[in-house]
Amino acid sequence: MERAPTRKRENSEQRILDAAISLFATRGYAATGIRQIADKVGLTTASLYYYAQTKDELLLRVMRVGLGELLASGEEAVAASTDPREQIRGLLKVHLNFAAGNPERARVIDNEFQWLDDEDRESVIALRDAYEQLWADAITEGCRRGIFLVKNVSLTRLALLEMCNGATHWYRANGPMSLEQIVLAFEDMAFALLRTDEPLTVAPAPGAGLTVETAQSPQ
Amino acid sequence: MERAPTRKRENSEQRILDAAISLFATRGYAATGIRQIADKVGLTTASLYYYAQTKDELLLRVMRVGLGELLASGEEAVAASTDPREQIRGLLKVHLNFAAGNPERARVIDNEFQWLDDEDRESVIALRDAYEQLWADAITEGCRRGIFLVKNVSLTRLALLEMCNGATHWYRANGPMSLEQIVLAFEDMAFALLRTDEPLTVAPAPGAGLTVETAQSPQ
DNA sequence: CGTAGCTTATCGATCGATCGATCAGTAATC
DNA sequence: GATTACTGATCGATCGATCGATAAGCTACG
Repeated sequence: MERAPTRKRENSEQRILDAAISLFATRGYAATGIRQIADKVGLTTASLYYYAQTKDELLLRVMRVGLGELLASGEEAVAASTDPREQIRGLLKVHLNFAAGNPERARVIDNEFQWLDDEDRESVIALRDAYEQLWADAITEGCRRGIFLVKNVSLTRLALLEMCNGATHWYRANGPMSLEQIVLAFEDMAFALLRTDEPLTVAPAPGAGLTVETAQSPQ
Repeated sequence: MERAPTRKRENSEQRILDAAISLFATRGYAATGIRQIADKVGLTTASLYYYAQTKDELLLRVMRVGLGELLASGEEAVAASTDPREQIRGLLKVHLNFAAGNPERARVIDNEFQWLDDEDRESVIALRDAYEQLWADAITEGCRRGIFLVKNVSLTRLALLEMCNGATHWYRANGPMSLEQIVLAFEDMAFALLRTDEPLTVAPAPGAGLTVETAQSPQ
């Protein structure tokens, strides 16, 4: 009766979190069973409870760590320059590296926070809001200086973030474009979105006045 | 022993589908139990199986009907004009009306097709691909005519679609902007994305060559 | 008109499988 | 011998699905 060798077989804690990320990303939190996680790591379900007290503690840890890294990188990026253009460039790079560097984790963070209990969800959403505020501030400051010209800061921020998040769905490391090329392409698209001072092509947009911080956050 | 009045009480079939849409959208297909659907409609689980043979048949019907409507509206929109600009305007309006008009259904269609079996998923994805091809064709034709100037058609199409899909997350019917205003704002953003013939603001984008149909489809 | 016989729409009860979680026990290491 | 890392067995709850039964409406016939 061989049992798995105990003690320092490997770092079970990280392997459990990685397995959880992969399964949560492909099947969703609710549809992922603790038995699947245990099987993937090579443990029993009982052993999982040595590392985490509940299933949703696994989800919480994934989100806290991931969003913490994203927020820290974002703050570092905006601190690197006072030029809103450079800040947006930095944020784009940070976001795309985050989304494409570990798409599964990014997808879990994007889609699964509804399963956290109220208290945990609030703290996670606070992290996300703080990160999104970095974008809003950069866009707003660019507008104030006349560098960017957007009709609606919130709508533009949402469009930019949603655009980048799409990368978590279609990006493949062995795809036809390198991550560097994708970042450059997104820079072009982002700055096209932010510079609306060119002559309008069509429709002078009569009713759409300039509103700031209008659209609600998801969930 | 009162039982619910039978026959023509109301259209149970549609009420079941509506309940399924709402629950699938907020909790996800996998996490939605047939008992929840039955409770919402005011029936028993047994009665559900009078209308659908399996749980995933409900999902399939929601997707087939929804994507069928979207594709039909899209084809109608592109047929209305030969001008790529007008086609894009029409597609934007169709897509945003679809996304904002019934956000729950749009979210189900966007996110839950992984739960269909292989055969059904293929047929549903074929519908979605046909719809996305309408966008790709309009963008490509606009580029051919020199009206649009984009570096990468696929990337631009993905960015535009992802941007619009974001509306399913933050749009509220009683929000600060009317749907018409949002459509106009998205037109501005979309045409800004498509017209890259203005002088580049920063970074001449050295490595990013012009590639067509590169990025893979999701899933 | 009346009613027999079929169809439609629903029920209560229940199936085996799987869910997240618990607990007492144990081998290996310190 | 204390601590760490893990197991096998098992709990009650819930899952999707199936069963036979049945009340209510419909149709055809006498």
